[in-house]
Amino acid sequence: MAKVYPAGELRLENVGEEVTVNGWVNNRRDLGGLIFIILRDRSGLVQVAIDPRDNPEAHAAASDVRNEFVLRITGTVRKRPEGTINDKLPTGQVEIVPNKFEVLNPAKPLPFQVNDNSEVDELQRLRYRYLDLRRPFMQNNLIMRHKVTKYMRDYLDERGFLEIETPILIKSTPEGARDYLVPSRVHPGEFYALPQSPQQLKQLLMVSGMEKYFQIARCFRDEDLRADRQPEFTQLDIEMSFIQQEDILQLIEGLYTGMAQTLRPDKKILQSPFPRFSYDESMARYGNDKPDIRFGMELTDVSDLVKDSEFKVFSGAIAAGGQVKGLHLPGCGSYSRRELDGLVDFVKQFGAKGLAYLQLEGETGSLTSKSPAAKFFSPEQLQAIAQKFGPEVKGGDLLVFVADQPAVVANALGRLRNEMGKRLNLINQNIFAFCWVTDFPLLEWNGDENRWDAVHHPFTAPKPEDVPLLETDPGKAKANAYDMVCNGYETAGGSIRIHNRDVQTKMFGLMSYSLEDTQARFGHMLNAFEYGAPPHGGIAAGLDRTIMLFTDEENIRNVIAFPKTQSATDEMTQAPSPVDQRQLKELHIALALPPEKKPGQAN
RNA sequence: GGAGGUGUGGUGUAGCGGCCUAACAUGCUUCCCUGUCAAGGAAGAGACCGCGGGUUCGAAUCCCGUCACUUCCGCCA
Repeated sequence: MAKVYPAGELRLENVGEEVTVNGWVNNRRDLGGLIFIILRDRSGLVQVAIDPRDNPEAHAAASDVRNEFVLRITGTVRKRPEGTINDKLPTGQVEIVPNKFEVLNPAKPLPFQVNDNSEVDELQRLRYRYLDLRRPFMQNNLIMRHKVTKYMRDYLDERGFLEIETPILIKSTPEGARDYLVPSRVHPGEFYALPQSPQQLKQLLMVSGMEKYFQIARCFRDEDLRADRQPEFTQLDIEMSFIQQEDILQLIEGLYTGMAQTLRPDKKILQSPFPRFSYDESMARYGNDKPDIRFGMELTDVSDLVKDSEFKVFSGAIAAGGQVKGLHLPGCGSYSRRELDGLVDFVKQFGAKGLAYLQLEGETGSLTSKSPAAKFFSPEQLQAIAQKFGPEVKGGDLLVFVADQPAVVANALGRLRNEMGKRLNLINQNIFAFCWVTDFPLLEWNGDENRWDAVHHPFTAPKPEDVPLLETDPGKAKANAYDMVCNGYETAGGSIRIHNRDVQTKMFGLMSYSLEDTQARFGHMLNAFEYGAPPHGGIAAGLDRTIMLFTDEENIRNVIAFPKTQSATDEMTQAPSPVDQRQLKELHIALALPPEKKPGQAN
């Protein structure tokens, strides 16, 4: 019996061997006499040459074969004749001459072609996902996904971690995202929730003495989708006992450095060890807490230069407790009115009231501007402002400013910075720019509810030195929380947890949870923490986003085998779908549908 | 909940008030062809232009509504 080979692995050294290959017809070239079939399996492509003089039966069978038929070919590997070598294929020096040609299954013409990488309508791809996944780039993405999770498991196993599964049906403890709910048949009127993450369970495993836990965990959040967000997604979830923040950072940094070097050796890691920014520094320099440090163009604060300016937009904002910051856009001084308006509209959608700009002309040191805002500044003031952005500012450049409260300024300019980085081609696509953002605020004031909300989650520990601030100025307290960022994506986030009952009680108090409330929602956690909870902390890394980075994809659907559409439907199986009255009755559920929409009336 | 983009043979696009009885590529069907490799050549089938309404002498094309996909805002501890 001939050895079964992956089609894409046949080479010159196999010449003369009798082999069997299984796969799909990628394409077929019928020269009248000779027929060439390019057979595709997961490993790649190989050519089968069928000559009617060698094997009339095989030739007859091959004549009826069409694209995507499933074949099993047993034959001899032959070196291709001189001048017929195909450099584009790894197997291009050889071909298979079949002794046995079996059609395992025919195939109808496909709704779209899978043997090239041309764009296909997203709906078609999702409806026929099993065909979309035949395309080599999608197969490569899933192969990369496997390699990443394999690397993670090996890395953590070597360091003494245990992979432990946690339940998918858990208790709903609403806070943060909306839960997916599952009705209980046995307990009428009661519901399970699908986990938004295994957060509480992994902390309880620390109380159990597992010490080092990890899980490649599915998480569920019933929120609207984005290019990098699906309602169900996967996290590498990690928790450790008896450790400091530094231990977690080292662990994850080692993991991602190793993965990058092993799985994408062609990509350079921008800086190692990964640079670290405090939350405040990241907000000040990049305008967000997930800075893309593949390019500069940092936010520049000109508040002190313009606080007494005649330009009321600037001086007024500062007088109201705000600030004025700007970006230096090299070469954009020649933007048309239309393009400038485009920038203004861009920042407006992020809460800025407007965007002031200075189109610079002349020589460095004596720059001038004819822009409307320029008339409020003396030539000296204009120089000072320009210089604040650095010595490289020159005629032909554009300076843009947002004047507002710091949060608005940061958001508007942070978004604009990312947009302009892309537009001006400042981003090197061949690097991984990892960094850490640390020292997040612990709490943020919720004006609507008149209480404090946890920025990370309610079990996040304050920095020890900031515990007294919980009494005096909770908004100033920093958390032992940290995010790892890569190329502007938040790739992982975690914290050291509270294991002290008093601090936890204080936190719940600030968040205005009543005693009953706390007990009902987190009683199991508080009880557990009374039986000897070790100091612990952890992190969760977004697996899907990690794969996106490792495959250069900009869409999460391309790294998930069976993703959902933006309206959270599965086009392949048509989920969600109405269910039988019987099922509903068994679950003690009566529908109260909005009048206009009935289930099952898509299209 | 809101804003933008897209919707034309199986697939990807062009056409953006009359030349459209809708074009091109690819795929599909039939035929020719023994060294192709995105094989080539010949012939052919296939879309009432997402759906509904309106404007107009005339609509794939303009307007309104609606549905779907998509990107973004809100939302996502």
